[in-house]
Formats: sequence, C-alpha cells, structure tokens
Amino acid sequence: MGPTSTSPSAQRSRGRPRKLAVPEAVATALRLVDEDGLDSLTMRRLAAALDVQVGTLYRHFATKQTLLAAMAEEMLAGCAGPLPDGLTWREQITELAGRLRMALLRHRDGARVYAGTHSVGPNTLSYTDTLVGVLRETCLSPEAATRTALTIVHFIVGHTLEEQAAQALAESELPATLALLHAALDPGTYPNLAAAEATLTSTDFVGHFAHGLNLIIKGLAGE
Amino acid sequence: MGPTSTSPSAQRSRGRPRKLAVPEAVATALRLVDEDGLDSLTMRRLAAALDVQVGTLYRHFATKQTLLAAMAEEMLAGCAGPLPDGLTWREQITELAGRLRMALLRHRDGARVYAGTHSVGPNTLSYTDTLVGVLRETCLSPEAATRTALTIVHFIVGHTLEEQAAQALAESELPATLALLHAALDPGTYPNLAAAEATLTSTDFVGHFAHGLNLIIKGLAGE
DNA sequence: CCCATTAAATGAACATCGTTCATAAAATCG
DNA sequence: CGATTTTATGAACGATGTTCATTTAATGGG
Repeated sequence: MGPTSTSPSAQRSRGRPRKLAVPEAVATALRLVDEDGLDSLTMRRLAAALDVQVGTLYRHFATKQTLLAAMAEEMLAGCAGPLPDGLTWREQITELAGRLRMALLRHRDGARVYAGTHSVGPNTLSYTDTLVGVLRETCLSPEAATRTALTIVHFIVGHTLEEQAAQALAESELPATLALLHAALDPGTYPNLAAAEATLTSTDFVGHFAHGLNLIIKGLAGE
Repeated sequence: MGPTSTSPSAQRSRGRPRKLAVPEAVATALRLVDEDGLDSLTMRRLAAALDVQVGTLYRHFATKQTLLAAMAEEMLAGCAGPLPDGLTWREQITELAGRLRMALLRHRDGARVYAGTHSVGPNTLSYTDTLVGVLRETCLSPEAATRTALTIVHFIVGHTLEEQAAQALAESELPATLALLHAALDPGTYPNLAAAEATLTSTDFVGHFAHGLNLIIKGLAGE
C-alpha cells in the first residue's frame, strides 16, 4: 500500500496541505478505483484516503455523480494531443481511436466510469473536436463528420465496456462463466455460435478492436 | 398506477398465487424501471410491488445482479425471430440491428441494464447466433463474422446508452446542459465542434443510428 | 386422512451507503 | 488585532443490499 493508505487513527500528516485540492481528490479517487474497482469507490473511503471527513467532499463535489464526471474528464487528459506528422487520415483515426481506448483501459472500470457520465470538460471537448477535425479533412460534411465521430466513440465505449467486464470476470469467475457458456452452446440449437465459440471466448481484444475499427474506416473510404 | 401498485397495508390479494413466480418478478421489475428509472429499482420496492417480503426475493435471485441479468435476458425476447423472406443481407443486418436497438429502447434505461450484465440466456444466445449466421452468409469466415457481430452489438450498445442518457436528461435538465455545452463551445478553441454543434445537440437518433450502421455495412461490402 | 418432511415466506436485523447540516476551526484581510 | 468569510468537522437521517433464525404452507407416504 502507498504512504497515503488509510491507517487507523491517522493523525493528519504533518507536511500535507490542510485544504482539500480538487485535482488531488480526483486523482485519489481514480487510484482507489484502480485498486478495488468502481463498486468499492465510496465517498467515505475517498474521504478516508484524503484524510478528511465525508462532509468535506460535498463542499467540492455536489454529488457523487459530479465526482465521477470529473474522473471521466481526467481520464481523457492528453487524448487530444498533437498527432504525429505524415499520417494518412486512416492512421490518424486509428491513432485517435486507440488513444481513447487506452485512456479507458488505463483505469480499472474506466469504460464504466466514462459511460456513466456526461462530461463537457476541456479534455472531452478537445478530443471530440480533434476527431471531428480529422474526419472533416476527408471531404466529409460537418454533419457526416460529427455523426461518424459519434459512431466511432460509441463503438469504442461499447467495446471497452465489454473488454473490462471480461477483465473483471477474470479475477475469479471466468472459468465458471466460460464453462457455463460452453455448456449452453448446443451445436444443434446454435450452429453459428458453435463455430464462433473460439472467437467469442478469445481474449484477443486488440484484434477485435482493430477489426471493428477497420470496418468503420473501410466504410468511410467507400463514401 | 396499475392494480398491482403498492398500496399501504395491502393484505394479500385474494386470487393471486401465493408462490412467487420468477417470470412475474422479472416483468414487474421491468415495469418498475419503466416507471421510475433504473436507479429507483430496489429490492424492497420490487418486493412491495410483488406483495412479498424482501428476503423472499433472495430465494429466487441470489443477488441483485442476477435479477438484472434476468431482466436483460427478458428484454431480448423475440429479437431473434425469423426474418422476412427476400431481404438482402444488408437489409437483414439492418433489421436485426434495429431489433436490438428497439429492444433496449423499449424499456427505460434498457441499455444500462443490458450493458451492466452478461447474460448467457437463450434470447441473448439465439440473437447472436442469428446475427452471426447472417454475416456468415456474406462469405465471411466464422471468425470474421463473429468479430463483425461483436462490432455491431458494441456500436448498438454504445449508441443506445447515449440515446437513453439524453432521454434521462430531457426530463428536466436538458436545457441547462445544452446551454452549458453551448457556452463552452468557443469557436476559437474548438473550431470543428462549433461546426458540429447542430448535429451534436440534435435529437435525430434514428438518423445517427442509421449513419453508423450504414458505415459498418459499407465497410463490410468492401471486403 | 394424518403426520413427517421438504419447500417457501416472514420479519427483523446488520453493515454500509449518499447526503445534509449545525457547529467549530482556520484562513483572510482591512 | 479583530471581524468576516471560507473550510472542515462530527454526527445524524433515511435508504440500500444482504443474511438468517423462525414460522408458515405445501407435499407425499403409510
């Protein structure tokens, strides 16, 4: 455990600033989620990790939803950074999509945090702006570019949601779920699923993601 | 309110079966979600609506997650029904995708319910089986067909998640959120988003959905 | 038909959660 | 330094998911 771990009867650390800083609170919340999962993130636990009373948090975050929105916004930091030169628009889209996926993947339950909120902070806005910008350069109308950007983001969120759900299962109950699925897969009833089982139960999420994204990009090229 | 509404001090309705039936419980849970939203679905409220004590529910559902999985499974009933004859494979995919979207849209917070669980029930399985089957008929390998089916489902889930989030906002706080977004959209900082605002704030989710799905289908055709 | 055994529902409790608020402490500044 | 404003405290409230010993209803064999 880190030095800021919740120790019993911890008197306030001496050198630490007394005032509760919002960015530190958000960072600590993300650390707690990484350690114990989103379901274990509690206003009380966050307060304890910050060496503060629960009520104090509500001076800085009106509600837990507000906290989660700030976390989602923080997760996207850097996602809209400048793109390397000399990339084709295909590569630019792949790069941007990969960044968002990685940003969600970087924190445990990151996709759940992101999907459960609706942030309008600068990180979220500039990411969408950058993505729409790249798409507009492919001779797409503003409307088509926007709709395409939404499509890409929705795919990423849906995909990462499932990827992290699988990761959460993997902690203990993956074999049971896998066995349950295999047992339910009667080739007579589900002939196509039987042929698909290897791919369905695969953990090659990188490959799955690339396949889906390339599908969208290819559809874009045919316009 | 329906005749099964929670009335104060309701003695057990006379003609109703004493035993708690699982399908009735699932249906009632979905009705409660439709009425008050997923956040208001409580084991206690469900028990009250079923004229039963809380503990009784735990004899039929090991946990609330189990309940939610049963609800997700129930939502997909009929989604894998036979397709009309004479449809091109493009139309078959559009039909199947539209069915899943409608199934999630039919219940309030349906996408959240579905995304938060991992059902392996017959409705979910046969839907995926049907979708993979259609894709395999387009000369796709089992692996490519499976990955494409996953892509389509992930897009639908991500899209509907956002569509229903907008619906939830619309109940009271839509104007505030919209104004907040508009204020944050400085054309100097986010030139592309400024051009995209009309599309971003549009409520034409049917159009957005069709655009995204057609993109995927077009990418499939270019294979 | 009655009684023993199994299945099901009850009612109360436990720990924990998000949230609120009157009070106290600390920081700020004229 | 003293007054005012900002911030943190500590305790509480109602509600939630879950558990369990007890009671009640259904079931089946003699």
